Amino acid sequence: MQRNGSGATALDEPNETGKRLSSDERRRQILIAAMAVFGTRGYEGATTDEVARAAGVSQPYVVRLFGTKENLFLATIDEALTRLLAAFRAALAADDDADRDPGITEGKAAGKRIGQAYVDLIEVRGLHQTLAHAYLLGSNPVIGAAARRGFASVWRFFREEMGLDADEARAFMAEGMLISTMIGLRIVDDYGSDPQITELFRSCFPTELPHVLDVLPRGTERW
Amino acid sequence: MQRNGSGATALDEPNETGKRLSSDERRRQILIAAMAVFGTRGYEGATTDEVARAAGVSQPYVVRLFGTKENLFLATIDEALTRLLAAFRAALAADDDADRDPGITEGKAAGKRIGQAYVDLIEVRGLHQTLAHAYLLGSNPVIGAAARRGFASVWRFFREEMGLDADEARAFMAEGMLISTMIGLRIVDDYGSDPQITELFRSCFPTELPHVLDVLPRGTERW
DNA sequence: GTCTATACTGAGATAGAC
DNA sequence: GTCTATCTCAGTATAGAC
Repeated sequence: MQRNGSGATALDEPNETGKRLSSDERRRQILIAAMAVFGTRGYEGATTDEVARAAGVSQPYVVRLFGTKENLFLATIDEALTRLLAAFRAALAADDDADRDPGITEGKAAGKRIGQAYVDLIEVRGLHQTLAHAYLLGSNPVIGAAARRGFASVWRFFREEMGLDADEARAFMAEGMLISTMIGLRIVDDYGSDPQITELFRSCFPTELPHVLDVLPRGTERW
Repeated sequence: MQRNGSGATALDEPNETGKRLSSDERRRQILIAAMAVFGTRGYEGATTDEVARAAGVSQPYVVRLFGTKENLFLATIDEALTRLLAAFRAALAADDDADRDPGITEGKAAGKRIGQAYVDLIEVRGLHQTLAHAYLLGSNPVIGAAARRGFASVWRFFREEMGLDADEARAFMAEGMLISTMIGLRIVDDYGSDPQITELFRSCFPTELPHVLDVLPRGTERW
């Protein structure tokens, strides 16, 4: 996963120069901002104004570009899923068996790479939490339907592209849901304060712990 | 888990008779209603008015009893966690080894009972989803702190009361998060429509599938 | 213990200029 | 492509009666 990918520019450098961009470029920036805001506050809790300010544009312009807040959220889910599956596919394809532990099958190694890719997506602020929020809105007629389609597409990746059986796929999804929960919970805030929490935390992020500790949003940070 | 427990009266029989109750009784009714509403819409999406109507009282009275919406949500999380841990403890204690498969250890059997208790809590409408929503609000200073405490208390149950090691506990929590996600997603709505989804669904609810299919909220139902 | 009436605010959406 | 000004409504909270 690219650690300094171009994805995060919108939040790092808000548009304070009043530069005119192509509307596609703007859309992309706004979607980055939207992932962060929706991820933190949820669909209803987030405001289009917060998204707009995070992206460095005016609130009415966000509405203008996406029509409604609901539409913006749908586009945001889509963006998150597209990135998620792209990261998974890249990790699946990256069969760098040169430096592979000889005792490990390629299947196992791919599993590790994909798990790592999932965790690395923490760096796209709000991606995991936005999806988690969407998954909880199943009773919303339009968002719920989109969320179910998205969830199913991840399942299909594990079953068809990665070739896992149903039980393995379920275990993967379960670990993923737990990781998303721990990110949304910001349990990192209590890391070190209580041996139990520390243990819980470490048990969920077995790989690359220092890196994870470094990039996880925490505390009163907005995202 | 009791299938017709006293817990669900508030929603089944709203207070249309104008009866005066003890404020404790009312609080309990309102909390039941609140789990359902918060579970469906989330903290921000839910309105105190919706909760009030579900409980059969007026909106200002809900605010009167709980002070603020935030307070109501905190009380609702607490109610949900109390019920969750009570159900777990009951399942752990119910060592009915009379009809136990002789090839299964008591540890395994307890695990099955507790897993089943978790799934059975679907019948307390919104319980799982309310907790899941709370877990996603980690960046909220007051709700986030409460959510982390609650999550940690479940972890402690698995580790200390149930005696699992960290890896087993993590696996349990992960399965739980997946189940909560599937409930919130209302993936049951697509059950039968697509073999992939059906498989995903069955793989997550291996036990008592017909019962689960029966009690899961679905579609445009409010909760 | 519980209601009705209402004040107040926040936020999505629209109009229209540049 | 983007902004400012503004309309409008929904929703929390308060006041005060019964």
